[in-house]
Amino acid sequence: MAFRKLEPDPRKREGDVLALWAERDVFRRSVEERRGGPRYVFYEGPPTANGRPHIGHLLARLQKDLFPRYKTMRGCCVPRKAGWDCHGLPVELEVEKELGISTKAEIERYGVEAFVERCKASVRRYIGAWEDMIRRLGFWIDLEHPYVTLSDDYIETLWWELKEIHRRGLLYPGHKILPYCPRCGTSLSSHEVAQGYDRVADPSVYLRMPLADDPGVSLLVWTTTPWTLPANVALAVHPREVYAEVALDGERLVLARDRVEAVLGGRGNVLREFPGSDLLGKGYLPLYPLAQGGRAYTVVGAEFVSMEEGTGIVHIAPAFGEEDHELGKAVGLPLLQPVDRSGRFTDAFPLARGEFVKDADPKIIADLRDRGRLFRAETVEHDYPFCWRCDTPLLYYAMESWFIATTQAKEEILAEAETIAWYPEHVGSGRFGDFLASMRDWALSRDRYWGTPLPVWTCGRCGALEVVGSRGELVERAVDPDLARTVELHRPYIDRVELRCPCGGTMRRLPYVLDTWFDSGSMHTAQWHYPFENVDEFRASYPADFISEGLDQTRGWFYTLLVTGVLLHGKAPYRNVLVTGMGLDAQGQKMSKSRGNVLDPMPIVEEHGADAVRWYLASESAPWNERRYSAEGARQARFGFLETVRNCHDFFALYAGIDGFTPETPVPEPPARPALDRWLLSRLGAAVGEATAALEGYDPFRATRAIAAFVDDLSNWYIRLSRPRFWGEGLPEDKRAAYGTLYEALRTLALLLAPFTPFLAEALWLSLRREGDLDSVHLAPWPEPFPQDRALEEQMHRVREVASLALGARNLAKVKVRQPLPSLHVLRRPGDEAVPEELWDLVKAEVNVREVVLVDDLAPFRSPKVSPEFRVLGPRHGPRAPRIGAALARMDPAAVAAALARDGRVPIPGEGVELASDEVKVTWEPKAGFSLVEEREGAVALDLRIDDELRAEGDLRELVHRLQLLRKEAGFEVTDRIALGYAGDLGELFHRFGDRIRDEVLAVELLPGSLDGADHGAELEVHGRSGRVWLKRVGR
RNA sequence: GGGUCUGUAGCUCAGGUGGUUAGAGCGCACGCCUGAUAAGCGUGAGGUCCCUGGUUCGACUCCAGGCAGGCCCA
Repeated sequence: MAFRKLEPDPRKREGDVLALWAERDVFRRSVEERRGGPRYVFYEGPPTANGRPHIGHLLARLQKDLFPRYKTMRGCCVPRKAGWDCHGLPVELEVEKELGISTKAEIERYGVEAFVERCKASVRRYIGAWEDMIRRLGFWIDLEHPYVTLSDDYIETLWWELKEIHRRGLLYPGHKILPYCPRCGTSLSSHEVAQGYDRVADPSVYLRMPLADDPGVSLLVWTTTPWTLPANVALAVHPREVYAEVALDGERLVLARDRVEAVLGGRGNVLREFPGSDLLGKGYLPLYPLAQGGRAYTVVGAEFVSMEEGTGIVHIAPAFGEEDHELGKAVGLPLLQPVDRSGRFTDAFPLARGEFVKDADPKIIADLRDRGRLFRAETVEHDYPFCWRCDTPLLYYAMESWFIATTQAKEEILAEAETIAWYPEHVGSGRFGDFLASMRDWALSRDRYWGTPLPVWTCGRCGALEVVGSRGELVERAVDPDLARTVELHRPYIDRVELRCPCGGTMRRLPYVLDTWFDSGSMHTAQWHYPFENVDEFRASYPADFISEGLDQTRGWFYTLLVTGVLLHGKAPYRNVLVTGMGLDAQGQKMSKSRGNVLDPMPIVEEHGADAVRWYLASESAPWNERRYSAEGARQARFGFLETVRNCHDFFALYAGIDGFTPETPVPEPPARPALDRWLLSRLGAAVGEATAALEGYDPFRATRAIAAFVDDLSNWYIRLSRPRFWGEGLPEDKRAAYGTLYEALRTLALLLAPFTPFLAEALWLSLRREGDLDSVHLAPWPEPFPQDRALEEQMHRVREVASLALGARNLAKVKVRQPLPSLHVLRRPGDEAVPEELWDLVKAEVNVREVVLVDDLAPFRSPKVSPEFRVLGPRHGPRAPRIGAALARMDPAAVAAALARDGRVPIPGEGVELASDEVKVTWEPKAGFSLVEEREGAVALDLRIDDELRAEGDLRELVHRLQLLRKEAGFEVTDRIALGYAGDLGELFHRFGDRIRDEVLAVELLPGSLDGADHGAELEVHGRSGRVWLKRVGR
């Protein structure tokens, strides 16, 4: 097994790994080979198959891959069943767009059967796109055996669930005010409405409602939905609040006392005040007298009337508001419905017949103005719900719908919700908790075509209801059992199945389909076709240990999963939820298909590789933070991190290949290795420990930080300083220690990276694995944490800082590192004595000095300069300041500085004053021949005095450097042996340092004069000596 | 209007039980190094830590109020 350099092109490298995974069946084995281990249950939140994946989907998808991979390496068995959410309005909408139609009438005309078939085709197409993305990014999930919500088996389980819920008395038909999309022609559930609020400008109008028995007095009413005014049948006041009659510009207006200031802005005179109850029962002149009799057009009392907005007098339209509807039922108001199912006014309201209600607002306002009923009209900005899929403004409508009585199980659901661990925690306690607290019954039915059919049949004769819980029951009760046995459980096919009623009548199915969130929310059970099949599988996989989706699923899947889980199985269906932040575009706008600002990840993956995208997503920020996406992030992950890892490996592979090092080569035990090696192992131990702890706490970002810090240490310190250890011949003990350390570091790094960048990790593993190791890193066990040597890490930290200061000192003095210098003086710090000589030796090599000396005083290397601080001196000493300054300048600066340091002041001879430290500015300058750096991190003085010997050494290094460059220019391998010819003044250096030059540049011959058949040659100039050299490859 | 999260360098983001001079990466400038080489290192410039008020010896951090953005609710 030879180490070999990794494929540098990420696309090719990852392609090879994908092929290898397929060939060796690695994913399946990673599950099957863990069958004996503890089960770690993961649930896939099914993507809706109505659009292509975008980069915002990747963040949650990454978590859903990363944690199962990690847990697998920890020894758990983690089956991962893929799933696809196939039903619902989103899919219908896609097909409508394809067909260029937009109403239910058009669908009926096109034919429901053909329409449904197109829905299936659309779903298949998008599933294909998702599968491609999932495979390419190395997201391991069983795509061969997914749960598919459109399958008859899946539907059958949903029917069983509904029957169970019905048996508990929690499924019921109701007539309620529901948010309704006039374009889609169906009501929506509260979690669907929650998806679609948007800020809009709506009219805000105040209207006069003259009293029937005293038309000189008008009740003042406020609304933001003028289109609901034709359906007005009453006004509501709060019986216990105080109302006021106000005279204004010759008219008399009634409104709540607390609203007078806000509405009239201080104009008008309050004539009298009275309780709201005084108004009850009074009649008023309707705006549009469409209703007759009863208590129409009178004032009623209601507790919900608010003193926070409006006028304290509320317009009541029972057809269009939930509270209005309840109130109407309670006090017996007529229900006016002048709007049809498509959101257009009917003949009942001729003024705007056939117009979409929201479009009719201006016409209604104009009409009321003409008739003197309009008091004021303005515009307000507020949030209004829109259909989450087609962006049509929702209307609140009195509708028939089927409900699940979730509120009946509220206590149980809340109690179970307490058992769930949320990451980050606040989502569970705040957002999710709030939503549960305001729970409403689940409006389950939809008036649509493509979905799970509601399994409820009714008898045309006696009106009996039957909830069917399985295909078996269907066959048993069907008029045509053969049809029932084979029929597809979708509309329109299922609608052809009629049942026999005990009364002798025929039962037909109610034409509803289910809220698609019921489909996905039931996957815990329906993915197994439980209870008809796979009973053991179901039991072993409920509840899930881990789910992860975007924050927007709080009211979506997280909610419906919980509700169905608790109702059916009495237990929360998941234990840990990792919530990912929403994806924003580079401008900070939410990425969404409708805004057209989605970023397609695939071109980025093609350019930089899946690992780069994965590492970018994982290492940028905590997963729950929202984030702005850009291709630049993936580029940085690639060149800033992945390429460094590859480089480290390739460095190792290059030299291990040259020396014939293998994993079986004996290496010294770690305690017997140099401090540099022991330091790296300690740092490795830290990385393993931190990454493990972070992943156990569902914080992958922290894990990436620990790993990235380790890679930085590995590349920029360990390998950089260790390079000379690899250059000599053979395999002496120190070299074997270096190989052993570097090998262990890279091998462990491959394991740590496996969940994050599975392709690069695999490529590393394949190069590095030992005889007998598993044939994939993803089958290998996660590294065990091991102890650190914290003292050594601190000492290394100290010497790295010293080296950095010393390089800074070189920089200041403009002396190249190649030029050796005699000494580096380091201002001693506590603990420096304990730093082993070995570490100071690293500093010597890094800084290229002959010795490192600890000193207690910088005095030998610097001298003070003192100058008067006139800004302080002036105000204190007035006209004497210049003379004091001059006197100070004549004094010995060292003495002044010493006095100030000792006493905090210094007497000025002849002036009779003492100057305080703030009156004298002391600056330090290095003495001649030294370069000085003082920072918070420490202080060093670099001795710059170069003697002839050092100078010559510098020249040698310069020459060697040039020769190495020439070797490279000539295209030689690092192991090639060469012959060297030289001419000119340079010859002196060759004569003086012949042996060392031979060793450094692998020259077997050094010959004065030109070289026959040379591969390369050049003019060189080193420190005033010029000449020419020739290089020729003679062997390897 | 309410809840919640976020606001720190040009960009993407860390951070701190309240304590000298607030960090990283990228980008920029200058320099270095190069037997890992389409790499690597150092130095520098760049910050009212969103604003206001409070608590405190001391606030970027805690508290209150506000502003801006995201998500959610009404």
